[in-house]
Amino acid sequence: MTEHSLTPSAPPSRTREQLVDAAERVLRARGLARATTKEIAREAGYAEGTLYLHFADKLDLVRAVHERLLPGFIEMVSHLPQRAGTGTVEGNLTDLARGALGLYRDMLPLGSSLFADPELLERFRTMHIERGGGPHRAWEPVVAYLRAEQALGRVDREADPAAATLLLLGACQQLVFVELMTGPEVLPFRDPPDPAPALVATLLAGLSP
Amino acid sequence: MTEHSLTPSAPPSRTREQLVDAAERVLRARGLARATTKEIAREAGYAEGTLYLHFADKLDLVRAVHERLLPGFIEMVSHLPQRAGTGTVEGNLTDLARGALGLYRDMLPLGSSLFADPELLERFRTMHIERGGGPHRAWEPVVAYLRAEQALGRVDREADPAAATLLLLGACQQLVFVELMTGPEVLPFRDPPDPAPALVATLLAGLSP
Amino acid sequence: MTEHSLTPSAPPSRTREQLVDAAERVLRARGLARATTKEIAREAGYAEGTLYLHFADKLDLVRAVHERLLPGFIEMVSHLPQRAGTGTVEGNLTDLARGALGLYRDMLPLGSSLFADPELLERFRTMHIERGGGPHRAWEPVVAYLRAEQALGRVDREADPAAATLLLLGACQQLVFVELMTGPEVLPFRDPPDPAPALVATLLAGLSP
Amino acid sequence: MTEHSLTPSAPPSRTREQLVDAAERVLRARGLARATTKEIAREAGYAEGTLYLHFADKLDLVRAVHERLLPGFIEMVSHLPQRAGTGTVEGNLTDLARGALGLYRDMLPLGSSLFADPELLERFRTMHIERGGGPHRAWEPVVAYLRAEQALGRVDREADPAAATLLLLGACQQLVFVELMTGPEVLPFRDPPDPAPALVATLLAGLSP
DNA sequence: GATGAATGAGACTTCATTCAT
DNA sequence: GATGAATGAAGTCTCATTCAT
Repeated sequence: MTEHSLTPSAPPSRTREQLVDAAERVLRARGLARATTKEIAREAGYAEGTLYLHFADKLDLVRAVHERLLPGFIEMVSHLPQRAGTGTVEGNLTDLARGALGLYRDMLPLGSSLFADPELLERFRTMHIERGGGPHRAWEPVVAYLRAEQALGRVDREADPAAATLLLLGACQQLVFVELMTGPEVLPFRDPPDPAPALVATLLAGLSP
Repeated sequence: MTEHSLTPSAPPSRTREQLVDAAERVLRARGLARATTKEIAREAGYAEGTLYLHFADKLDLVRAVHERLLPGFIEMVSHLPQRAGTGTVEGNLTDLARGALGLYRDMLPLGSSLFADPELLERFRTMHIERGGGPHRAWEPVVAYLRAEQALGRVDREADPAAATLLLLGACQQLVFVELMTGPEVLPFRDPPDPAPALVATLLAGLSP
Repeated sequence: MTEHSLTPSAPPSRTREQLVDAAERVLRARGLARATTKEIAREAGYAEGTLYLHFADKLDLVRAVHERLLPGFIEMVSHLPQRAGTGTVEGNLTDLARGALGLYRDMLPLGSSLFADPELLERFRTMHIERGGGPHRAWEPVVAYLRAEQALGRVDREADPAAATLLLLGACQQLVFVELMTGPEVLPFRDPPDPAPALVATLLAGLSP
Repeated sequence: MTEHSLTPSAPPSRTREQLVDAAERVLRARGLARATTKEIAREAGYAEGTLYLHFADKLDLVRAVHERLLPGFIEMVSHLPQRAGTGTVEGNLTDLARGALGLYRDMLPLGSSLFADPELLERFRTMHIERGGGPHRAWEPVVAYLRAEQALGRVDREADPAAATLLLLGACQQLVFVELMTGPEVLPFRDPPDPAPALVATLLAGLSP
């Protein structure tokens, strides 16, 4: 059960946590480009200089915010393999899709912001590779779940679990991406408003006649 | 053939185009957060002030870059419906997936950058809604293609074309997202290195036993 | 006559000169440690940002101030060799000493400030070595003058011109150093208040009985 | 024998001495402009706050460093008068010059730094005047030595001891000043590398033919 | 006496934007 | 239309100093 845990990168501290909390709130509210150290410090209830007692610089603080996001992301699906053989495959995958939609709505703006700053992205990438994190970690439990269902005969043994995982999670991510970028008006699956069942049904049945 | 066209938002001009070109190059090279008007102007071969003769402000120029990106994106798939009934469905969708992977690699960094600046994203969103653009426009030709294949009996008539489109394009987008964020080391489908066939095969066959 | 000239390091410009002027005034008034870019810009009548259109950073501006000091320093003694054979040796050297005292009073605070910032001193040293400047350039004309007087028989042909130059100019520099550091109360030669005659007389006569 | 002693300005204490030691090391290594209280405290092995239990502020600590430098400086020459009549005048003065060169190399960077901060220099000056210190105190033993040699007939009774002292020590100081500022490449007396004999010989013989 | 987290004024620097030429 | 020097607000970061423990 500790196979998904990550090694922490800095000693925790009350103040440090409050600063990361505040930074996350400000990043969500203002965006990476408009989040200032001044506002983050004020939001946390500390002086601006305090920020630099706990983080090397602003990027280091932003990195800490992202670092903290990952466990929640991975945990979303970490309990999925245990559900193999319980309920229905369709139900389990629909729950997964709904959870993924919620998480992507929460994290896509923060995660995507990194692309605005290649220098920050590079730090982030280095951290991930060295410390075993990264958004791809969310795939593993889903693949494990599908393999378990294949062993139980509830999923086609010829199917490719990695591809199926990518299809389902990718659909959720893209739906959220478009929703956040263009607005919800343009989305399909607005009536009924829950796209999860249609995605899962299509994935299960396939397109071949 | 004009059903996918967008109305231009400003009269074209040689200088204007050069500035947008330069801005795109600088945005790709430095990222939204580090692209300065000085560098864009220098890259274009004009003085900094010239920029403000053609654009209201920097955000307007960035918006123009993004605006110009969309047609290429939409065009990627605009010829797909004509291929209905030709070749194989598997071959056509594999070509689609390969094209999508290339396009996402090209555009995801630029597109995702918008999340770093909610104000810019808001301008962008307004523009899209008013002018009929947006990344979702890429879905339409794929859905149209699948409907045509359904009519030809080469795709299951019970299948949901919108869901299938989202599954395939979403898988491609997420693959690129993770590749750009974490590096290609973590990706599945590295041997063989082309993920398109496995995604299409899985989508066609479905997961049900 | 151009043998003492230095190559300029940057194209001149009205604004640039005004900024260097202002920087020199502020450095004299506040000292290197308390001279701020804000005050320098205000003193020059420009906005703070303007400073960075003309200089890479604050150190670069300070360097420009020092660079401009050197020619004046060197020029002080550059006409001395022509006086060989005219007037008396004692009179010529006394004039030299008086001029040196004045120049050291002007420049020692600025020059000595460099020792407070090894990084700046290093930039300064590099510049000097590469561009042929440096306080030692003031020695050359004095040595040339003494050699000329030796040729004329008005100075002992066995004397060491370099050593004599160093003795006389060094005495002037130290006198000013102590005056600026401790105050004029502690100086010898306060009655009469001109130390030049005594220094020159002692240098000419020597200590040997 | 107490005529050269200075009254201490604060009660000594083990911690205080350690802080002054550390401050001197950091000032030498980083320069006045870049010596921070944080680094000084760390170098001393104390917390930053401790510094303020022993000194009014940072300038007070720097002042203490300089205050401690003076006795060493004065002591350099304090035993010189006793050597009157022993050895040769030339040998005694050469020893003096060599000692002065070493001391100036050690102290000029620290002493000159004061010119970067007029406020600090003012505190320093006040202290000197009130407490009888200052770099001019080094002159006294040299003048006393020369007077003694005059009484012994080994130095010309018409010579001006104060002027001779200034010539010799000033030459040493200027040599070090130029060496530290511009680098040793520009110095005369590089072959042989010891300038002391030439300076003393010239001072003894004088320039008159 | 010692600590060290916290402070906050202020330093340097950047950069989108303007405007006289 | 084009220029580019000038602007100045705003940003990040530093560091001497304080104070509750």
